[in-house]
Amino acid sequence: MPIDIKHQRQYTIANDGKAKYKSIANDGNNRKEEMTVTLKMIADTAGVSIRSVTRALKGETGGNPDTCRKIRELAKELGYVPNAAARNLRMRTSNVVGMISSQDTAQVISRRKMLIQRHLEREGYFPISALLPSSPALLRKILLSWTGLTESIIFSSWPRDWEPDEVLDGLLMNYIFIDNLESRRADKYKLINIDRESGIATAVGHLIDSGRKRIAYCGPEMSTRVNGFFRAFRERGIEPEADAIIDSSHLDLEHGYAAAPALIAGKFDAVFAGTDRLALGIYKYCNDKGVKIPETLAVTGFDNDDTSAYVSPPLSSIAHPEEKISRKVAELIKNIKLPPGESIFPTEFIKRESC
Amino acid sequence: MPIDIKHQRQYTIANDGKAKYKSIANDGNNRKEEMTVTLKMIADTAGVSIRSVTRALKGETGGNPDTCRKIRELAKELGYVPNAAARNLRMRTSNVVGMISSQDTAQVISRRKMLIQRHLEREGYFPISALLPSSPALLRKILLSWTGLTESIIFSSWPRDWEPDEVLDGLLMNYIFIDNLESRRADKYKLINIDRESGIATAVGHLIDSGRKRIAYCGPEMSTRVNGFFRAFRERGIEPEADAIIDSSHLDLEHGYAAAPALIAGKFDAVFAGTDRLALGIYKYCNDKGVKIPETLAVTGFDNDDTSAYVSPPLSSIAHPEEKISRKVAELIKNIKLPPGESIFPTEFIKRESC
DNA sequence: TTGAAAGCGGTACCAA
DNA sequence: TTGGTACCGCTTTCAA
Repeated sequence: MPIDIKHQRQYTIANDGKAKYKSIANDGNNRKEEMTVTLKMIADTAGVSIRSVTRALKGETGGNPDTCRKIRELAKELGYVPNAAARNLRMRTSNVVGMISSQDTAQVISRRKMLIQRHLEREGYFPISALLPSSPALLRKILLSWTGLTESIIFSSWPRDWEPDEVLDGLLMNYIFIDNLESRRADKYKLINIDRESGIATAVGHLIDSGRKRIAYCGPEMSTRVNGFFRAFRERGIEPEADAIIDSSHLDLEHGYAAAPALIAGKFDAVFAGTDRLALGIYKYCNDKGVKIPETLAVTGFDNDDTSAYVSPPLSSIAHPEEKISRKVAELIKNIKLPPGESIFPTEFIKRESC
Repeated sequence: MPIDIKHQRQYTIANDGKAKYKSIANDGNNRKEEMTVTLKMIADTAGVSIRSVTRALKGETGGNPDTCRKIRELAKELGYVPNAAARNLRMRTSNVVGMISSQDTAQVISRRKMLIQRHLEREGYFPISALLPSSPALLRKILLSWTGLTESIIFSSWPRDWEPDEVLDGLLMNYIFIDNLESRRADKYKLINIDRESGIATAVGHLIDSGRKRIAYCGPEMSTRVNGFFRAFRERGIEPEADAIIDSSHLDLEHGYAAAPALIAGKFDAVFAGTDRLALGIYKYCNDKGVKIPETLAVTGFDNDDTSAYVSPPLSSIAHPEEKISRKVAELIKNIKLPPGESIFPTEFIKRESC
């Protein structure tokens, strides 16, 4: 039976003496006093049960269309806003996904973060993020403050010397670690890792195959990147030059610039740079000294920064599997029951004119 | 009366037939089966009431010390983790603070974000952040997903053409807008704004007072920055040169480089650049052309990027009131009852060798 | 088609 | 010093 809501009394509670809810005061200026509008409040105002209100608001079938319409109007008029916390508590799930990341330094990190967030949004999740705090204890506190609010947490950065077992002990959430945890953790955690070696081996292989004779590696010596460099030679049954490794533990423009003289002095005719920023530092030096790229020196980078395609000559680089990572993240979050394990995605050589 | 917890039966529920909680299976490997440990569960296992459990866990006074200790041990053993969502729901407050920001482009933005987060953490809040979505409707959805989880929201970026009233209508949270909303909104919202004019007037005034005759402004023509530029002259009863405004709506290095020729051709002897990045673009051009800074051209920037103190010569700049902003944010969040209004903080000229 | 009611996990009041 | 219990706001089952 339809209900004429107009004839119902406006809701005014003062339970247990404390008027926690104020009545609606839709004054001349159409301003409403502060209040929390709940389902029960709508139900009481409309003179129906909560069941009818949820049915109307969720557009469930069954239920008198006229009543439903009126309830919807009333809800709108009262300014009903569902309380997500209450819903989460009752449902024991949440579509808020937490992400812990360190401050964005390299562009590729913040791009990955963006992409994951967009992917999750498209799937109906609400990504939130917090900065990685300075200590494991603080991280634990943060995660505690999220219990019941998030059910999945993505770590897009995890300090090498923190023990996940300790930090996460007893905190039952769905954890995903990106590019940070060793394979041996795969029996307990969900890992998404990046295979840097393959892309680098392809890139360096291309340098070899295109006839370059003296090929340098410029970047951190302690890095999986070096493995890719050596693999390219090994696969072809040859060896790199003895002085091929030009160590640069820092990966920024100025360090590339600083490393460049060694390349020129060593008469190298090609270089793999550990990041595009290193490569662009080398570019600048070559530019200053009139060294021609790629004629005299072929250059290839790593990370595939946005700008790399726009420099002159366009810089060859190696792209991270960002799309795949983001998709995998979304999958692991949607199918929360998937067991621990490791997914490794290859990097990809992007050839441009610099080599 | 103390209780010997050891003699209590382990908790095993199967209410309404569905075994929602599994019993503790502390097997030989000390691995526990997945479960949600609640206060009630601890209370039942210990054979006490919930009241006693909370007293023990919160360290309230009163209560048998021995019982309390045992309850605490039991809670630890069971791996009790409080559910923040339930707490928030009951308490009708939360110490999670939301922050909406666009992707960090300028360094100053991400620095401000960091600083605010650190300040809030120190005050016992848990800042989370989400990216500003592409549409007002999506933003509303995000905020809806946060109802009951956060009670304060900081907008560290707000698109000029979005109407806050529409997006936030009916969503009762404590909103704080940083550097983005016009003063006229101050009757309804809490605004923290940055007075760019004062710092710029000081900087340009310094250029004038140090004897520079032809002073240029390089940056967006439609900007409060221009006002500061003109103010410096007005305060001294003089006028800038007719061709002083060199419009550059973009604020990055390459645009500074592109704008520099006009400075040199116009024989300017000083320039205020709208950002440090613009200034560094000008630096590069001057470097390339052998123009001496500050002898031939005095340069001063805006934003006080980290690197500006390290370039040569060190770049004078204008610092944002980041500390004050962060403190004000924390204050507005702690004292949620403070009325709407606007706080304006001045920028500060930092003199270095470039002028 | 609708209403009543039992939770989700904590908090805090009141009575014993 | 302790136990019982009524909430917070929403979902969902069951019965009417």
